[in-house]
Amino acid sequence: MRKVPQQARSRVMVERIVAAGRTVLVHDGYDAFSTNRVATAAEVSPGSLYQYFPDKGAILDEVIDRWAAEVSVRVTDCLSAPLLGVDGGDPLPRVMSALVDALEADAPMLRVVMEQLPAARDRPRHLALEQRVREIATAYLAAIAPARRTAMPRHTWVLVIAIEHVAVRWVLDQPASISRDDVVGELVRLTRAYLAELGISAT
Amino acid sequence: MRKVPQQARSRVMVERIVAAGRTVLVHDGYDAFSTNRVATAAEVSPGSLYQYFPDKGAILDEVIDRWAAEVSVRVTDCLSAPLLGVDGGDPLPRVMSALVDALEADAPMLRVVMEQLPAARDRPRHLALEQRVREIATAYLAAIAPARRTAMPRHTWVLVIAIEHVAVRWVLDQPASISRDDVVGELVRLTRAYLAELGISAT
Amino acid sequence: MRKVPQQARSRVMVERIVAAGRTVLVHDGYDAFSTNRVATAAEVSPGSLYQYFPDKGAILDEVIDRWAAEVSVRVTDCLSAPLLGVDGGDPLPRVMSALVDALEADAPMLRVVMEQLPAARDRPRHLALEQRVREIATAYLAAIAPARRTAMPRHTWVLVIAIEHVAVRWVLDQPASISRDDVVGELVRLTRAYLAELGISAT
Amino acid sequence: MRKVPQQARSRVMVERIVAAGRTVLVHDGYDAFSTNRVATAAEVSPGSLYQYFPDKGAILDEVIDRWAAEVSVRVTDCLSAPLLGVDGGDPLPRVMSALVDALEADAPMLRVVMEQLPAARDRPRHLALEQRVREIATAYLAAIAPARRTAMPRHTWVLVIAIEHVAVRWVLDQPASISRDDVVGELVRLTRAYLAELGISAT
DNA sequence: TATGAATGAGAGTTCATTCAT
DNA sequence: TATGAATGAACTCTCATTCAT
Repeated sequence: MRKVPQQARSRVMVERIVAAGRTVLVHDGYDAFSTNRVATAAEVSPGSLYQYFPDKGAILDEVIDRWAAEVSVRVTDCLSAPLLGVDGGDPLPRVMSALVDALEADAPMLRVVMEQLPAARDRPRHLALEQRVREIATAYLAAIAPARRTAMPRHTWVLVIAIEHVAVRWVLDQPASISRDDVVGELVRLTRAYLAELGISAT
Repeated sequence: MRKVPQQARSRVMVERIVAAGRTVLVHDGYDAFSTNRVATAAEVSPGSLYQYFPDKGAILDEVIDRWAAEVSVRVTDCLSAPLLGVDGGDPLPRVMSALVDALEADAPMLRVVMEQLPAARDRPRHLALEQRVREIATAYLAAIAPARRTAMPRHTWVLVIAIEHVAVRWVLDQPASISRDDVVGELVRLTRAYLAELGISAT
Repeated sequence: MRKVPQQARSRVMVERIVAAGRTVLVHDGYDAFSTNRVATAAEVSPGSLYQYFPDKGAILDEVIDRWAAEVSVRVTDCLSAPLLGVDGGDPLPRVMSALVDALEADAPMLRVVMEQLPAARDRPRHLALEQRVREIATAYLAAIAPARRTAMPRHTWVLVIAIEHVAVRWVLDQPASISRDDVVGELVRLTRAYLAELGISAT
Repeated sequence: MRKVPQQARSRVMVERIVAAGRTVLVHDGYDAFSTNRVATAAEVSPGSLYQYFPDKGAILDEVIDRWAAEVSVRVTDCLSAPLLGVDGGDPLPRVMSALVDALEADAPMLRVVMEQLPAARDRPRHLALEQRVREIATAYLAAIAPARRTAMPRHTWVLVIAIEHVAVRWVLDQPASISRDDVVGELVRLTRAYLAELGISAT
């Protein structure tokens, strides 16, 4: 009984710290992500940070973990539903559009993570997300083209990386000559073309 | 650079500093790239750094500039020669193999730049290189498929990013299930498939 | 000051820093007034200085401000009381004696401020003190010689500067041929003579 | 015969350095008076400075020495001539006007010396000049008031300091309410009044 | 002699972390 | 538990001076 309020208070503190960390990260940038700044933003004393996190990196990790989890949910959702044939028609455009949506949903955070953080910080999460995406893709492809199972790991690895980076870079760079529809179309085209070369008809 | 080296020993100094900077960057990482560490590694006094560089960032820039120039030369070389039909046969596999070579030539440096540096630091150089590659690709495609000129910017943008990231990631991650030949094959396949979808026969 | 000290030990810290600053300034001189030296003298870490002061200059300012405030109080006190006729007799000798007292009270500090600090550092404080003295003098003179009010600003400006510098220089140089009584006598004489020329009888 | 050109060259170098030092001091201020800056301004290498001066302070000393010598000449000239009765009429106004002239002749340098240099740097020169002025004043007063010889040192000390500082401060502060004629008038008044109190009629 | 590259001690300052309260 | 004052190592950078050329 005594533990419940303590845990509740703890959760509140952790939430405040993480929320403040995200704010600092997005608004002030990675270089400004100092313990003092986060503590101030969280209206908490610097010492309190260390009640809940072993060091500065752990706060940053938590902030990014949560964002990555959000992105992960959005991305895998957007993949799973259409691929499972929930709706009729060609699922690929819907998948790609949803992917772009997923990345655009918190573009400022995406920008900080991709442009300011050393990529190594984000590596495990990044690889884990790619792995999950690959698994989904593999399952889908196995379903529509059971025969071509053998070389799948290699193909999904290539395809996932290609699609991912094109989508991310479009969100971040917003190239003037490429509209949202354009990039979705290109992602579809790239995927369909690659799969076709593999002897898989993606529709 | 602050001073244009006039004496022979000045050039020696600059070389020592830049070489030491590269060493520190590769062996100790971006976070350890401090002026004192670079000076120590160069067996030079901290003050000497500032004879030739206005600040720490300028040393780092020089180190990366040189590496980027090397990569740029290797990449554009590997693109230009084969595409110009210097040798017979299908140029695409040779191009992709050369691209992987270019990136592997100094993999440790590639790793530091891609994994430890905030991408923003490297952005101008990165975009410039992509731009050069796109120009070469555009020229080539315009030659073999004059009819499809209109949407080329969009297509080269997509293709260059996709190829680039797949190649870089393969060099850095060395996925167990994908051999060097595999990845070259996949790069060729991806390119050929995409171009085919555009109605361009790349052979 | 960066923080308003909230805890008792904060005030203790600030006092230690300021006291150490004063000690360093007086014993080691202005050139030796470095943050490290002050921190060492205060038996405090360098970082602690920056809890309470934005930079080195602010510590120095605080040290001098306090001394200037002390001097200011002593000087204006010594002027106000006698001039208001609290005691009988001629106030001028008492004023001048008190002025010399005020300056001698912390002669080593006076020496550092006058001889080692760039005067520009101290200018605002200096001018402010002179202004206060002039106001008191003006009030007094207006009382004893209401008719001569017009040119007073000019006359008090001259007189205050003359008296001030003669007194300061006597304290600092301690000329062998001029005793304390001598200089007090001369200050009185100079004042009385000047006022007499203006048609004001100062007794 | 070999020494002459060397000495000539040396003189040229010294002149360049000192001139550059003065320029730097006046235009960039005391804080910017660094050996590198002076060397650059003199179009001479930093190392060459040390052929002619033992250290930075010696250059500064030379710069100030020369200015002090100029001031000294102007001041003692302006005192000697009129006091010796070269012209008729009251010499005091002419003396004081000439004194203000002497100080205004290079006001920017006066400002740097008085406001930016630690007074201790200038002390010996300052005291020497005052001494010379006192000697002239003493001689003059001895001439016109032979009887009052005894206490003269004390009186000239007071008077010289008072006059000097009022004049200097007027030149530097240019108080709005006091014109040049005003300050000359006040200097005359102060002197005449003080001497009168001593029983000396200064006309 | 004159150069200017090289030096290196030391400057002011920051900030992740600790710990007494 | 929560605080926030205190820490101190490490940072970037300067500049009077030296010395090889």
